[in-house]
Amino acid sequence: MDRQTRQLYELKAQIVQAAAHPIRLAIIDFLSDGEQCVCDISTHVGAKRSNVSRHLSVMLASGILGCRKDGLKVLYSLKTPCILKFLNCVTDVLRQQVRQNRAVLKHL
Amino acid sequence: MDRQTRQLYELKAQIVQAAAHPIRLAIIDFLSDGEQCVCDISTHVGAKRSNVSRHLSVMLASGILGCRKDGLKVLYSLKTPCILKFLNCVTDVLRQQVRQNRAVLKHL
DNA sequence: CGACTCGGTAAGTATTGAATCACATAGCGA
DNA sequence: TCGCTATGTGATTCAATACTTACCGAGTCG
Repeated sequence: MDRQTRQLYELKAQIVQAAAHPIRLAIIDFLSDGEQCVCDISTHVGAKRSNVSRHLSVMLASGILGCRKDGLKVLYSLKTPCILKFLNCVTDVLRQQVRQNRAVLKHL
Repeated sequence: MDRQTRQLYELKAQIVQAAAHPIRLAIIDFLSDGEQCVCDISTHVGAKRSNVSRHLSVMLASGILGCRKDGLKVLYSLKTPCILKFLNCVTDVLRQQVRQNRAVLKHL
C-alpha cells in the first residue's frame, strides 16, 4: 500500500469514526426526519447540551452533517442521504448475528 | 428514548466502531477479493501480524468478518456483502467534501 | 439595560483504544 | 522429535476520546 492509499483510508476512517458512537447514531436517526436544533436533539437523546454540541461538531467536521442558524437556534441536518443506508447495513449485520445465535441455541 | 432503544444504538455503534480504523478499512477492502490469511493481510496493509491479528479479532467479534482454519493458516473473509456498500457511502461523503472545497476555492 | 435561553468552549478526569514486545500454542515437514 | 512458520495473547506504554462542570458570547424580549 502506498502512502496515498493509506491517507485515503485515514480520511475514510475519520468519517466512519464520526458515526461510531451510540449517541451519534441516535442523532443521525433523529435527523432523518429533518433538521433539528441542539436543544431538541439533546432532550431526545437524553444527554447534556454541551455533550451533544461536542458530538455534533465532530459529525459536522467530518462532513456527515450540515447546519444553519435560525435566530437563536442552530439547526443541524443530514448532509448525505446515504448515511441512512449505511445504518441499514449495520442493522443487517445485527440481524445476521441474531439469526446465528438462534441457530447455535437450537443445538443445546 | 427508552432503554431498549439505547441498547440497540450501543450494539450498532459497536459494529460501526469495528470498522472505524484505517487499517481495518484496508483489511475490509482487501477481503473484498476473497478470503485471505493473516500473514498476507499484514504484508498487504503494512502492519505487524500481532497488530493485524488484534484488528481481525475485533471485527470478528463484531460480526463483520468470519474465519476458518486451513492447516497452519487462518483465512478471514467478509461476512456481510453490504459492508462494501457501507464503504461506498463513505466514499460519497469524501467526494462531496472535495466538491465543496473546490467550490469554496473558486471564490478566493 | 437586565434577565433569560441557546449554543459552544476550556479544563480536568476517567475511560478506552492502539501499537509494541515477548511469549505461548498449533500445525507442518524434515 | 525438532525446528519452523502462522497465529493469538498478556502486559505495558502511549495517545485519543467521552463526559462533566463551569463559564462565555450571541441573540431575544421584558
